[in-house]
Amino acid sequence: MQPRSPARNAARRLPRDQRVAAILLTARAVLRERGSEQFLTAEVAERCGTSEATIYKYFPTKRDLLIQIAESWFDEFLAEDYPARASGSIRDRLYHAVWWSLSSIRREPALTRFVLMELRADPNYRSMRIYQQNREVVGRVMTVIEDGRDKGVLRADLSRKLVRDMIFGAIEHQTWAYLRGEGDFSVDESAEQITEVILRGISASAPSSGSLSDAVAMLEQVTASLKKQSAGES
Amino acid sequence: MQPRSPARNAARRLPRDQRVAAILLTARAVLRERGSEQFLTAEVAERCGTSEATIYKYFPTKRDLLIQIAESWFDEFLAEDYPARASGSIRDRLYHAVWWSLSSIRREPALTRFVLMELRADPNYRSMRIYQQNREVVGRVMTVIEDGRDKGVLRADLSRKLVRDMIFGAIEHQTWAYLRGEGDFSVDESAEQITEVILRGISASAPSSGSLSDAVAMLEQVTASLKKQSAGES
Amino acid sequence: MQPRSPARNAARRLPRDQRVAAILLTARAVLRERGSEQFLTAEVAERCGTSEATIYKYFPTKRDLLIQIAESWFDEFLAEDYPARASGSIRDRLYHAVWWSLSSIRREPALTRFVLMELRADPNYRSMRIYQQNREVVGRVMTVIEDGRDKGVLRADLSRKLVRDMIFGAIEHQTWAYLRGEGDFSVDESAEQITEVILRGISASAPSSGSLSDAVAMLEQVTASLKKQSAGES
Amino acid sequence: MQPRSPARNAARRLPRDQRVAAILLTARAVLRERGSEQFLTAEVAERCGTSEATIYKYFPTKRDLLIQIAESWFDEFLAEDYPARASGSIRDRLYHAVWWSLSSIRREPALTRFVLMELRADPNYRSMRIYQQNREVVGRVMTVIEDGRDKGVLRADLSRKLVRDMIFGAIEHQTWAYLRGEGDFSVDESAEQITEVILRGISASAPSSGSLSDAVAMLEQVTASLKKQSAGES
DNA sequence: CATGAATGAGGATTCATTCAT
DNA sequence: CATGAATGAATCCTCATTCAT
Repeated sequence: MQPRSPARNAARRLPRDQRVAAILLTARAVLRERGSEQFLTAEVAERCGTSEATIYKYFPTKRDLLIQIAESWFDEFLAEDYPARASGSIRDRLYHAVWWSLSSIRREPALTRFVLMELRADPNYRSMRIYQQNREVVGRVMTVIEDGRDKGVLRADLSRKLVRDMIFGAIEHQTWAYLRGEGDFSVDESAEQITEVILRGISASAPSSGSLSDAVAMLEQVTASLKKQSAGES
Repeated sequence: MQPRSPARNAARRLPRDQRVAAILLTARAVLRERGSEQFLTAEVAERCGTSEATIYKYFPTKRDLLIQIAESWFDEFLAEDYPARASGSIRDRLYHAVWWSLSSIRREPALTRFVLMELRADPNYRSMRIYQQNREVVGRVMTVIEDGRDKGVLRADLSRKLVRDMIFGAIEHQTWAYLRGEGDFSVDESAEQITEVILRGISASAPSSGSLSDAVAMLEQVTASLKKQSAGES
Repeated sequence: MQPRSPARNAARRLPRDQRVAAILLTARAVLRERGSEQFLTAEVAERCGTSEATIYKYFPTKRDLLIQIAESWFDEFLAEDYPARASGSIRDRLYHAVWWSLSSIRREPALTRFVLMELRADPNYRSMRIYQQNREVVGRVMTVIEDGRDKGVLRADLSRKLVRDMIFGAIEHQTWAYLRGEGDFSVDESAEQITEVILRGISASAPSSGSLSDAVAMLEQVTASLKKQSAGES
Repeated sequence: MQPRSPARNAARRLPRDQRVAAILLTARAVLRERGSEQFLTAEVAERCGTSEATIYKYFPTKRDLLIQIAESWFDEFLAEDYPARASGSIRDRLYHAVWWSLSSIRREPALTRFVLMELRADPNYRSMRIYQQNREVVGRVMTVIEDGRDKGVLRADLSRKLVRDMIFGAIEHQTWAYLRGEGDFSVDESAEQITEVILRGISASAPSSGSLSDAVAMLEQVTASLKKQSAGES
């Protein structure tokens, strides 16, 4: 009997795309705040100002919604400018790629965790779009490593997988800690240090000038003199 | 009226400790196989040959049970002989500590995952026994790092936290992949490579010939000659 | 702004009758394939290329739509030529009527099932058009029976209802089995056998004591006397 | 705080078997009154004085419950004394078997309908216990037919399947009509008439020689002569 | 005439937890 | 000590139907 205010109606009736976007946005927030396990369609509906039925009109399944949240987010930050430098020192390029991964992930730690810890376990993960998206992210870092190997600047005697696990293990470990509220961290600094450890390790022997080659050069000198010395003695 | 066989009774009526142990053991298997999300008290009861009510007699809450599972497991492997070498090269000691963490975790990836990804997020985590237990594990590795720093063998310009995150990030990343069934990995090799990267990084050693072994070979010669020399001088 | 192709428009905007017909046709297919329980208005709309709202424009209720599907189908096959033979032997006419029912029903077993098992249970069934239509179908068979009775060729000591139930019970039973995919059946043969059993039963021979044989005996006597009589007269 | 009356408690806590029986009984009533489609677990729970959860404790699925209702009912009446007479005339034995089927089915038309129209359509029907139970029922009738054939008392030129379909088609048709409230019927009479039609058909004559056409031919002759005669008399 | 958008009212199933015996 | 019985409170998902445009 009582006609609803047009304003209310205007808010209620949205074109498909906007509604989908609105749901996705709200759902992303819910996923961020609750995690996938406590993610309730009812809460999304309420916070979104719609009914659960409407959500199910656009997303066949709760899981599908979750996946699309992740995908849309990956879409977003994969679409951001990523000035993939093909030139510059390996160190610069690696730092840059690590920095970018770290900062992307840090922006949505909960979503990332969902993708990396739950979706990745899905039997169908490999056939999801998110799989390709994730490959893209990892690829940006690994391309640098690959290049370095090709140029002989990086060692090729360590398994790529291990190197990858160390870099992303570190990135994720940092992020989860942040997610757990164990304190913030500086993306710059973290990327810097990860790069450093990956490239140079933490041994103190690294000589002032920089690379290992210096040390080797010294060693060669020492060895040579010792040889001479011992030759003269005999 | 019909007396049950004593054997049956014996199995049914257990002293508190044995019952608790039995439940814990079964529950651990369930947690391992199902993960904490699919962990059902009903399944534990059934596989354990008791009733859910009995479980609730000893464990006030499903969560408490889960926590105790984790704690009892940590107890177990923390109790194992860990020949914490205070001597030996930093490399050896670090390798040893990493190897030990990796192999412990790999033995029960699902339990570890539960501890590291779920319990760690609990607001009360810091006041749980498992927190101390986990610190102990991490400590075994970090002690080596600390020592190295003290002796000036390791760089002190990188944040301890970062180093810790890289080591355990790598360890966990490896383990999760294994847990997801993405293929097994060699604990030895993995520990070796993690140690290597952490200590030396992945920059090419730049010795003309190439591999690090060359440098090592040279070093050995030098060392040997020097020993002879000093022996001769005395 | 962008004008749609006229063809598209033509397809979209249909005169009432055509739209109704289109919906009815599609809906019939859906009813056939899914059964009334799995009959979804959404599927009809989609397969029909319209919206559910349009369907509700023409059919106040899902049930109304279902009813009209049934009615339109009955209309169709009741409109087919049915050469109701008023002459010929009762056997021929009965066979013919049974054959016709059987083949009509077999053409749309799912629709028939809906009518006979679900609509028939509706409290308002008797006031539906489909009720009259169904009576027509049954009537075509029962007319033959009635005729046979009138002519004294068929026994009148068995309840009409029972005879009707046997004939249509057999027809429907055959059809449901077919609908369940329990194998096809020959309409010809089935009609033949139903006719046979209805008319003659399955006894191998008319027993002496039985009533029929008495009648036959009498008939033979009568015939004989008449023959004599007529022979004597000529 | 307020202790519940023991009476209430006594009613609430039942041994497993009794609870299962109670649920089954209530559920049977609900199935009878509502049909399987409107069968709500909630209604069963309420009328049974328990919760839905309790029902699901004993019956894994709504469908399982439905199936068990049917099975337990079949069990019941298959357990009743069925004096399967191996002697006596075929007519007596057939009448007896038909009568028994008819009266069993008539006692629970809704349940029967569920079994015969819905379960029978289930892909797994053949592997259900109810399938065997139903075979038993049908078998009791078909055994008589088979016997009659063996003894040469019944024709063997008609397909068994057809005969079966006619008998049970008739039985079911009668029963559905009754279920729809189209009026009661006398089991005795119905069984009598079904037996009669099946055995002897509805033709008014069955001449010793064989086919009905002979009798018809004679009748036509008689009729013709009489017509002539009456014409000649006028 | 046509429909995109929206939803109310379910409805089956799950599971940790309680408690009388 | 042990447990059989019971359930409250969710939670995902469905679908016929309405209505503003």
